[in-house]
Amino acid sequence: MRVPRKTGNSKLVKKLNKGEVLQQVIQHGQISRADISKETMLSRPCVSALVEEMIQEGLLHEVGMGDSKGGRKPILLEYNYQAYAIAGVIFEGTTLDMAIADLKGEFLARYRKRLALPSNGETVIEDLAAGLEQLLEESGIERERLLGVGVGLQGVTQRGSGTVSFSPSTGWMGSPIQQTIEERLGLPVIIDNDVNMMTLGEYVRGAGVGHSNVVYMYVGTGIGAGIILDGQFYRGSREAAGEIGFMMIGPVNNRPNDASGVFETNYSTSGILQQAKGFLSDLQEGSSVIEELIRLARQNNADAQRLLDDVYRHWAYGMANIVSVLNPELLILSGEMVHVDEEGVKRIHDWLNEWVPEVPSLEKASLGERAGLIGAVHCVLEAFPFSRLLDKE
Amino acid sequence: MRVPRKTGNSKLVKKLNKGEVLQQVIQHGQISRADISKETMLSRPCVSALVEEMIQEGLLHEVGMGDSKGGRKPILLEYNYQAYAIAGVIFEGTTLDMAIADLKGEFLARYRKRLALPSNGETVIEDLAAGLEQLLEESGIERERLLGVGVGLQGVTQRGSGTVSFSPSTGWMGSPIQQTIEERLGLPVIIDNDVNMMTLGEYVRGAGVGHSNVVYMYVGTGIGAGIILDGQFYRGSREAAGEIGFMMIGPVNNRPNDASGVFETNYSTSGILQQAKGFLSDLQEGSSVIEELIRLARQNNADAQRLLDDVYRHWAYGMANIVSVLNPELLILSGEMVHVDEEGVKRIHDWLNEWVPEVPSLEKASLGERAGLIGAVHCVLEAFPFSRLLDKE
DNA sequence: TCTTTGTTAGTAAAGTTAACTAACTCTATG
DNA sequence: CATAGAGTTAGTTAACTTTACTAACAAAGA
Repeated sequence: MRVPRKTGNSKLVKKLNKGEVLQQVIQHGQISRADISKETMLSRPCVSALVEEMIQEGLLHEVGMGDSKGGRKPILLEYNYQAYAIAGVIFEGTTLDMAIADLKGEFLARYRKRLALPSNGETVIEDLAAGLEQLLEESGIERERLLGVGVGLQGVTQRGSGTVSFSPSTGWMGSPIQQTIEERLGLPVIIDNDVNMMTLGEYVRGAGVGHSNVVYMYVGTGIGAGIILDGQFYRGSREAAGEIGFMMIGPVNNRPNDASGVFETNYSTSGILQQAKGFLSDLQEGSSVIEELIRLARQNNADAQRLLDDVYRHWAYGMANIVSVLNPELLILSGEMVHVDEEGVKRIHDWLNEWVPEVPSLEKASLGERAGLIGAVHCVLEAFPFSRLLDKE
Repeated sequence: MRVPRKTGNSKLVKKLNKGEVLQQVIQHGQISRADISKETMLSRPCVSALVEEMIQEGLLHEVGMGDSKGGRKPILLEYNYQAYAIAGVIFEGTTLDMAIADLKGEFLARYRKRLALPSNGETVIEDLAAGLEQLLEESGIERERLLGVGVGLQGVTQRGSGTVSFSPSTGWMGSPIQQTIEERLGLPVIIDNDVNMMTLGEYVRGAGVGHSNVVYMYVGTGIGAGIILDGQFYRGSREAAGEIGFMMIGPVNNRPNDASGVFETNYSTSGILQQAKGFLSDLQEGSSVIEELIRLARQNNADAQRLLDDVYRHWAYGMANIVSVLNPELLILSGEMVHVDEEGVKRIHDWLNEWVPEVPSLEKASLGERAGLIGAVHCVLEAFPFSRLLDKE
């Protein structure tokens, strides 16, 4: 059996069953002991005992009576989402974005700060710690009830070892940052790439809800993807899965250096801008290339129309490749792609229908800038499966 | 907990522990009770009891004494691989290839038959049943000790429902073939696509041993792949994962119909033959296009050299795409690709190094035509995890 | 009166620890 | 050189603990 066991004693069973009971309560929102017994195949006395313990531990609440089904009314139980809390952190370019959330993932307080640049690793961590204090105060949560902190950042993270190999904006290049933050905060920390965090956020709360094979495709100044297969995040053998910017799409010999992939070089926003140089005047800060191209195309600018079509077509190539390999049921479009208009999405979808069998649904990311934070919170929830709560006592 | 439970009683634990003990024995080949206790964290008396039961059930054997480590000599235990048996079946074009194996996956007898064409579903099943009888007789295994039959066939299989949606050679188009065979044989049956079976075979016994993120890439008259991620077979949301023949590689508009993918149309053996028409006389039955091209290229035939380079390059495109998405640690080359010479493999590898980070090892399939059968046997072994054996009694 | 919910009490299953027997190695000593 | 006995390791027996089960019952309602 794959279940991790510490002592090999039979308490294991109890914990498993307790976890199962807890899961039932969470799943159903409100449920009675009798119904838990039916769902779990555990006897009613056993369920009663487990529930009793969890009420003592503060994990469950009795919330009132349900409707009778021809006999005594059931006592409804509810999960105490306030029993513990979690913090999420996202470094997005030069801003630090944080939130504290309950076990449901609901935000209880939020905090943002513009980082002073150039930042070095130390000041950034102090900013983070200060933000956390602020959040704790604002939400009225005691520090002991914090389970952990999820941190998302741009760059290449090695989740296993908790190190960052490339992350200019935070000044954390190459350091074992997870451990450093853990020591500063005195809390468990999970770090991950920001695209992964957004993927997770959309998966649990956004466009991906209800699916289990999802690819989150991001086009910005780079191109990347987050991949969830059979309900599990897939990271690859060396955390490099989803580096779809390296697919062989478009001219092969344009690349400025080995760190930029072919697809990325040609069809990320920077690649598109390069191609649009002839007819597109400089964009102002914060505006979108695609929106601009769409605007021009609607004014019958032939260059813009041609380029837009080319971009859509090659993005569709990328999707076709992904679909061929992974056969996901859903492709979430994010970054620059959320600006594609309805007609554009339809065009892409039609191409896919022509090229590949089993075309997935295409949906735009639905959580906007909150996706990353939500993901950061949920990655902690995932890392502390409910069974872990049962250890705390 | 995800573990399926039938009765919710505490016998579950025992079965889990029994399974763990069994797994230790299998893993170590020979091991003593004391060492099992250390590995599993179960107490020695508990291990003794479980082992005793399994010896009674015929699953384990005492095989002698081990070396003393300063005290009493340990009694070594061994798994009884002969306790049960498994059959594997592959329909390969017009031949039926079968084997019966022990729980180690070692073949005990083998059977081949050329099928009469045109075959219809019924005669094929009778051929299969006859083959099984023969195998049982030849190996001296009693029917009751057969755990199940793994069947691999060309075509699109829906493993969940046990149906085949496309399989001209067997005449089983669209039928719930798994159930039909189960009823005819009176044994559990697992069906799967032949490429999947070969993938599994190479994974457990061939080039893939010791890796857990493996892509098995097959180029023949079609192009396909089998995918193993984090040690699990990945099939996609509708069993269409690994349909890499649909990647967007090469000219898009050559396709004869929607059932052929772009990559496949251009760079499967048929696609290559198409391109070689000008200078390659017809091949005789059973010879390889690539071998032929390599032969001609070595004779300084410029056309052959150009085409071969083009083929290698575009195969490498395919690999680069796969690697970008999945970051496997190993890519197994099979089908026509096993004929690529050392220099060709090196050229492909160099390209990959240029194009993508984290290039996986490239290895040719090592089991030849036995891969599929080995996979068919192992897929039954996987489907009947050892814990299941403990139910049999 | 019949159902459904929840609890109490006694029992059974499967693990644990502690203590014991068995069998072997190593070393010191006559 | 052989050999007693001290120390180790393997496996078993016995008593105890944990945890879930069944059966019976009380509470509350249709």
